[in-house]
Amino acid sequence: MPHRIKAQRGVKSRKAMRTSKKTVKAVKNVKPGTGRILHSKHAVHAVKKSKPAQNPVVKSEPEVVRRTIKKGVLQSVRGMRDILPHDFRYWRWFKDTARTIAEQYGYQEIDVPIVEDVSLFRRSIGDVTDVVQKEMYEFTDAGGDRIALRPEATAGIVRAYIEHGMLNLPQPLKLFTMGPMFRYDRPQSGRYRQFYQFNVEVLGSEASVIDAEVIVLAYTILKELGIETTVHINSLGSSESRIQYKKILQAYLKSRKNELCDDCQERFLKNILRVLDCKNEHCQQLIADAPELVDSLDDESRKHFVSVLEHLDEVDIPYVLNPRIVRGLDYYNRTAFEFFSADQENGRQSAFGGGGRYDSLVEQLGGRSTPACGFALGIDRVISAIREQKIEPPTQPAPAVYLAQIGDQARKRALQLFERLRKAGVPISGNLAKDGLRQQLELADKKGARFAVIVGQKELIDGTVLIRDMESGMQETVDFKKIEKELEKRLKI
RNA sequence: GUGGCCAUAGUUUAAUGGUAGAACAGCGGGUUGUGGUCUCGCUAGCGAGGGUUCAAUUCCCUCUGGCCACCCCA
Repeated sequence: MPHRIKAQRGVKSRKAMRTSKKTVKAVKNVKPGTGRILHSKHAVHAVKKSKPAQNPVVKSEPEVVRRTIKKGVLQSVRGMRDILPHDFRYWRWFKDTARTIAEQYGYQEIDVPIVEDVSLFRRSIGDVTDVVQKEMYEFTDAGGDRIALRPEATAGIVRAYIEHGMLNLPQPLKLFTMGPMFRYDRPQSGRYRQFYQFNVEVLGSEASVIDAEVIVLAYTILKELGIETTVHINSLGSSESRIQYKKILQAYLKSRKNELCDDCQERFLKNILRVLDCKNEHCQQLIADAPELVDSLDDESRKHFVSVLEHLDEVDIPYVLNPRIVRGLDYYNRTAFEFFSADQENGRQSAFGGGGRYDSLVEQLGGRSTPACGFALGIDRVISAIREQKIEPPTQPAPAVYLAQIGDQARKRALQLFERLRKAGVPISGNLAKDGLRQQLELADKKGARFAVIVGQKELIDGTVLIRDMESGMQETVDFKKIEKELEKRLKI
């Protein structure tokens, strides 16, 4: 209801708006010291005459800061970084591409809070995982609640699914989201404390084709960005068969426990499956003959897994059966997969992301039993691969017209003209803060403008502007009223 | 959390136990209102703290941050 809003903003009625243009245009201004509302011309006058106000003395409290200060300037918190305008083209490209393709596949965008109750993550990710035990940003808020910055997105989405009764929507529900995640880990290349993920979740279907579909989706997005990936895939089986396998593995390794590396001794107790992807050579030797997870799969899971692979074969997605893919979060079952760069599969932080099934998570968090499947892509890692491979994002065309002005009077007119041209759809840029024409033309050139519109004292008096062709240097005087038409004519060529 | 390497202008860098040059970028000029080349000028730096020394950007220690590997994961 835009009309109503307008009417409430100090304008008596729509009729008044039409009859009294000046009133509508007038910016509300308060004359210093009076509290009276003045309209434009009067206000300018009042401001000109008024005495400079005395600045209240602001005493700043000395801040207790341990962080390095360089000439009084703080640096960003460790593991956090700025994404500068110069780099934004990569981010925009990723986000646009991911969003477009996800929507084409019928996925809907959702945003969930960055903070959630700590217990949500404890119950979903798993109480004994490193992510929860060591890497979560936790704090108590002013109301005494234990809050955590989300270390991943799935838990929040599942919470929202349950909370809003989304099981009443047509199933499966196909969702995606992107945003920052937080983990307190030691920063390293490809690893930040605030990092960005693109997440996809499908809730309410057990079908193997869904597993394949999300893999295809991730693969397609990466491919569209120019990145070739290989999918490493495995099946963890049902929760029961997984527990069963853990016991088998435990029994197998028990006698050799002392030979394992220190980390694996730890893993043996905490998460024995992790021993499978230890990089230590000796551990690998020990594991080489160990019973495999695939052999412990229950019949249903095996059937499901085979079916997923068949679907992938059907669409020619390159995959590698990798029994070492076990995933770090507790909620996964059956299909688990990770995406690796096709050329350098052994790089340390080389996984772009991964995912799998989490058929019991919804129920575990208090919802009705709902099978689900999803994945996360690390946007930071995808972008660093794009840069490493020297892939250039599509460039946005530079504004074709640059607006230059000479003198104070012209500047006032230029501000108005800028808005007029913007509204008319003319791709325009300018820098009203600059004075010299020389500098402005220099900028126009740097920005790659095809035309410069020049307004000066002379043009102001004549009611004209100059249109300069930046390539040929030809200039033409055109009527102030016909600028849009003249520019449109020239830009269409 | 463990181990290793590193830290000079906004960026990339040079040299030095006696407080620092350069390139690019930025800003401003090269006659009053005309760019792309050229030319001149200006701005700007030893991450922080402590120690050794007559003197430290340079040597030592601590902190902070970055990078790399482990761990973990995205």
